Amino acid sequence: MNTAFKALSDPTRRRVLELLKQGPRSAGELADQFDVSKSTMSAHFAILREADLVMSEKQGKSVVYQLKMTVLEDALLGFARAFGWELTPTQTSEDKT
Amino acid sequence: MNTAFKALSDPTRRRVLELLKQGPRSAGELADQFDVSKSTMSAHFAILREADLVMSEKQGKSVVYQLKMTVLEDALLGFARAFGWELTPTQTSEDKT
DNA sequence: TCGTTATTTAGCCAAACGTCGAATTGTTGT
DNA sequence: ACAACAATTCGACGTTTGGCTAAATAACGA
Repeated sequence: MNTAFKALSDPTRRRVLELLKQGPRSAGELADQFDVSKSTMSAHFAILREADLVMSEKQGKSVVYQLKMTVLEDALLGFARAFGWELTPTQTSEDKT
Repeated sequence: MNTAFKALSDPTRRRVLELLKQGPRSAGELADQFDVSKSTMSAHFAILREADLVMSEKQGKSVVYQLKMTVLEDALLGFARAFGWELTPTQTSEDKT
């Protein structure tokens, strides 16, 4: 859970997760949305992977990333509950994993 | 909001906030709960202050810290909403500020 | 005014972070 | 086999972080 919070402490990585919320994206597609080098982005991906917040799958020449919603939820929830909050879903088209 | 996430990325600081959830505490009282020097703790407090997650008030020789619940809530909520979650209070003795 | 207590500031260090360009690995099409 | 493309790995760099000790500041009580 600490790795998750560390991962969330960077705005770039938070935005990556938000993009991934819409659905799976390749490393390149994601990187195109940011103003840093691909290798920098690759490092960010590694941190997100290490925190188990995303899954990666090689598809042809690309690597496709996918958000692990439940892991993100658990991390947030674990903290929120310590402060007397619950995390309830607002009606939205639900995503997988 | 980024300062808030940065502040939350350290486990010591998260635990400080949890302690503060129970009510106001002096710098010394808080520091006693941790295995690091008082000056190190003072640095953590400064980061929490900078992120506006806590208020500090000099009371005699002590400095009393208090959690700014609404600020914490807003930071968390802002992020959670991007993922289709709402932050709802579970029944608990409510705290101030 | 002194000495004690409480906290912060200053100065330092090692480790971690975010970034880059260059080199490397893996996959596809010719 | 080779060239083109996608992504990661590999140093290198400057900055930030978390930790320390020692010194400075602030408030009290005797």
